[in-house]
Amino acid sequence: MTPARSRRPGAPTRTERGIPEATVARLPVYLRALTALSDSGIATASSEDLATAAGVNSAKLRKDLSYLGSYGTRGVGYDVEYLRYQIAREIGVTQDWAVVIVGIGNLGHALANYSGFGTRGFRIVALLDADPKLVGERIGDMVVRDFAELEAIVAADRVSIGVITTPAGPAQEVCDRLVAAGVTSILNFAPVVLSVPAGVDIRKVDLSIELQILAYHEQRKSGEAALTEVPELPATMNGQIDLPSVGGGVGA
Amino acid sequence: MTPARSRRPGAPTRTERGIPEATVARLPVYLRALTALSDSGIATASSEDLATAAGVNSAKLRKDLSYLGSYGTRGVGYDVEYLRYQIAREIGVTQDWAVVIVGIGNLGHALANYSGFGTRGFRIVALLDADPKLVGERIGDMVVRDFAELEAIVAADRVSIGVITTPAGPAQEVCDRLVAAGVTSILNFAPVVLSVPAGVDIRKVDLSIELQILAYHEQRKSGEAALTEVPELPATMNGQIDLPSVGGGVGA
DNA sequence: CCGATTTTGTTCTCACGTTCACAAACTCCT
DNA sequence: AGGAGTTTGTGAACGTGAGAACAAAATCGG
Repeated sequence: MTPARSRRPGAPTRTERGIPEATVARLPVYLRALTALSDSGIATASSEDLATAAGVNSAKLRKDLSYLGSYGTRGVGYDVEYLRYQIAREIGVTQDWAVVIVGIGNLGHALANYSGFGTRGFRIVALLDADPKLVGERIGDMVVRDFAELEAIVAADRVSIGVITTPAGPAQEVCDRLVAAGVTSILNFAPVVLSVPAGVDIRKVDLSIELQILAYHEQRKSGEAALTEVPELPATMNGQIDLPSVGGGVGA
Repeated sequence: MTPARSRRPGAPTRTERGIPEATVARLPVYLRALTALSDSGIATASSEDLATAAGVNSAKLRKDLSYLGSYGTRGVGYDVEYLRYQIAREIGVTQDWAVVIVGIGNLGHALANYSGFGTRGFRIVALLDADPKLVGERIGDMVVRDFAELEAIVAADRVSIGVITTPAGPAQEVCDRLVAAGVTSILNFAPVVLSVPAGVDIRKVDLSIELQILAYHEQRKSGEAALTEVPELPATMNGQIDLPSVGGGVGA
């Protein structure tokens, strides 16, 4: 995900005590599963139990956990509370991370109201928007503040994570301001590819991309019989393409 | 050595005309990049141009496109409109997919208002909620309807995609109802692992997991100097693990 | 028509991720 | 105590994905 980080040809892919990226992405899932088990009063769970709760295969889960260390007891399983704490510590949610949300439209609103903000570990310290009509509005127990205050807020509250919920247009500029202010992790909901300097992590959440991926598979399901398509248009058509009015060619 | 120049019929790793999943996930990004170029009045683009716009490496982009066919002209590049249409057709967004959104809380509201709903290709046909207080509410040009109407709506509008924006609790039940009604693709925003029968596709969007992944990397950045942590607790403590007061209640 | 130039499409190689399968380690029962 | 039964942790095999490099195909200038 982070394109930068110039990697030497011979350098180890897995950094010093580094956990594979695929595993990192699953740790939060395990954490949630453990919390659920804990809430159900279950004190011990086998890798099979945990894997089922997390929706993965048990061998994968064991291998993932083995990167953290050797918690767990052979012949018995994992102590739920103990493992939960270890994973939480490894992820870093035993401490609180300050978060700002920029762009208080529909989605920003929704995230601001998202009580609990996932699990603990994150604290929204400011809601920012450049629109004067929004500034001052109360959302839950917070007030929307002017985007111009960004730098002061980031410095004062040691903000390291920024969430971008603006439209596509201003997203890159917002991103640049966040980075300049000292934010080093960004969660981007705007439908654009943001570019950031090395050392800044970006993750992207994109509704329309998810839907399109579903559409692709959906199309293959329904279109399994009718594979007559692929009209094999002349690949070289002098540049002039006359695009059959999107939706014409394929009969449903 | 020319061992496998021709494809053996015995080892078709990739299904007939199947596109690798990683490539499928990038096609929507390319589609968006092409649309942006098109809107800028650019008629032709090289793989390098496109790759930059999409935020990937050009070799990867060319390989991805090669799975679709041989659009593009050597020495010239790709015709933007033509390629855009081909990708749109491959993804399946040249036709419209009917979508229902279940759970009209903060997030459901936001998605319902998300004008344009990504790119074209998707049509929200209903907003559903089980809460009588919400049923009847107008959102944009739509009205929230009772979840009980699900089956009728799915049948009437040939709905194949369902979006779940309920809390975690009712999500699995909503999911089961969707599947039973005939929905075969689900986009899940609820923080649970849903289980579905084979043939149904699920994609998950999870804010708190994304934040936790960022937190992990953030922790590694700041903790690079202070690596004094990791107390290296005795991994083997006679099976009796006495967990440093994280949550206590083991009995119950 | 021919050679220089550009850019695609594809092959090759390496790294990463997943799954299997099994030895090691622990509990329980006799 | 010892053997049977469980379950973890991990080595090895396999499959997928990424990137470098290059041959093939097109344009352009003379």
